[in-house]
Amino acid sequence: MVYAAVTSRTHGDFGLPDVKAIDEEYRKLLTEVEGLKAKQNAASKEIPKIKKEGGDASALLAEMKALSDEITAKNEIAKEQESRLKDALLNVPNTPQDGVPVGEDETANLEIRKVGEPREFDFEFKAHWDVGTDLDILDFERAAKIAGARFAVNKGLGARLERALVSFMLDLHTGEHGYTEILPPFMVNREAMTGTGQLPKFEDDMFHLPAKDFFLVPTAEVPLTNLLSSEILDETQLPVRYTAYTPCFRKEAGSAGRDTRGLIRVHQFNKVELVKFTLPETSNDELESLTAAAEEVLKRLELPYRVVELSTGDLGFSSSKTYDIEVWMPSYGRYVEISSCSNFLDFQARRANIKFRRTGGGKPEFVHTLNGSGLAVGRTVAAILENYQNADGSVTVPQALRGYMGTELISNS
RNA sequence: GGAGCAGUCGCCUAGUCCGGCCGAGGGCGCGUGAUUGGAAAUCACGUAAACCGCAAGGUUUCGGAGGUUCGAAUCCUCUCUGCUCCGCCA
Repeated sequence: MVYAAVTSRTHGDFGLPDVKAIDEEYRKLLTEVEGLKAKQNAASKEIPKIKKEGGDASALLAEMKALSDEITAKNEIAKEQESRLKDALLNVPNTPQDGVPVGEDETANLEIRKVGEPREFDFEFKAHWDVGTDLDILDFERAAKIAGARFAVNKGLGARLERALVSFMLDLHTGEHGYTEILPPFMVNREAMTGTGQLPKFEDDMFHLPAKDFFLVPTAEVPLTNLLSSEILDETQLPVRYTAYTPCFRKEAGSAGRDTRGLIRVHQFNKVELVKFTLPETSNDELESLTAAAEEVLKRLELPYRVVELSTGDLGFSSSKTYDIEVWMPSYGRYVEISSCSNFLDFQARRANIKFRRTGGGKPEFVHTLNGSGLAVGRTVAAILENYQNADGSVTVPQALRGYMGTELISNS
């Protein structure tokens, strides 16, 4: 059943039967090699004894030389098998939880709730790229000059709006939702990328820096989650909540022709991320509160949005359950993703080796990890420019941001 | 970027020159017990993780990866990280 659910996803055939065969073969080899090593270890204890008693160990030494060669040969085969197993395993996606809507793609997603009403305009509204360009707070042409397509330059109150949103979001999550603010590196190594599931499958989606074999972070999820890799936490520490602002860098390789204008799909955008490490038994509740924390940003900005649960076909590679928060975007005439909140169960914890020990003691167990955007800042700017635009081309600053912006209105005058 | 030094069991550290008695000693911390009216102090014992196995047990790990050897914490090579000095630099 589970297998059927997994294979119904768009990730297609990842060869689970193969994995099983490789695994069995590997275990067989491992047992064999370990038996030989046990023999070798025993003999290694005999040799010094014989020598000490003045005996002749040469016969045993010769025997051990042969054994050593055999071990080397068999071990090599076992290692090859192990790396084949690991490669195969790294390409197996997470399993959707029971209750996740089953379907081929986003058309099977389930609307969970809708908050606020899309605004009715009594004038001809503009798309955010026009609002921003006309106010001289966004500049896509000059961005293209210095970088290329799919980049934006923010200017004046446009730059300040981006900064205001970052501060507003971080203040909300640290002050009211109990998250600890982190400012991580914006480049990470291969290991970190593998820990959260971006590698090995999605290397082509990311910017790579060959000089040091680093990757520009596609999301703060990567540095934040891997912050605790290979650690064993105390149960009392859980849940750990981290939030961070980072720019995010994405190649958008497969999206040629889509969302070509504006701030919706760019190579570099700012995002405030929420990450949680939780007990296995509470992770789904924690997903609800994490999603609520992200929604709170939109509520305070008074932007209309809805929450949808992704179907099995739309679910990301590493996730077991995901809520997307979508904000109303007048120029698109529909809701557009502004946050994605996922429960990864122990999928990332296994890859990144993040464990906890229960207070009573016992063996370390894997934590559950979750994350969500809280929120994508560029898209929030787009939503504000569109939803808060006035007939004269100015933009009213949302109440919640006025302290950060130092003004109530963005206008040309 | 150049030169030098260093990375050991939660933390600090012994061991590395002279390979086997070291999966590894000591201290701190922590746990259990003794002592105590209770505590402190003291004493005793215990105190890493992963994998294979029903179990008994076995295997692996002394930053990481290779190599030499019957055998590597210890010798060799590469690499990563930290510190000091020099160069450069916000």
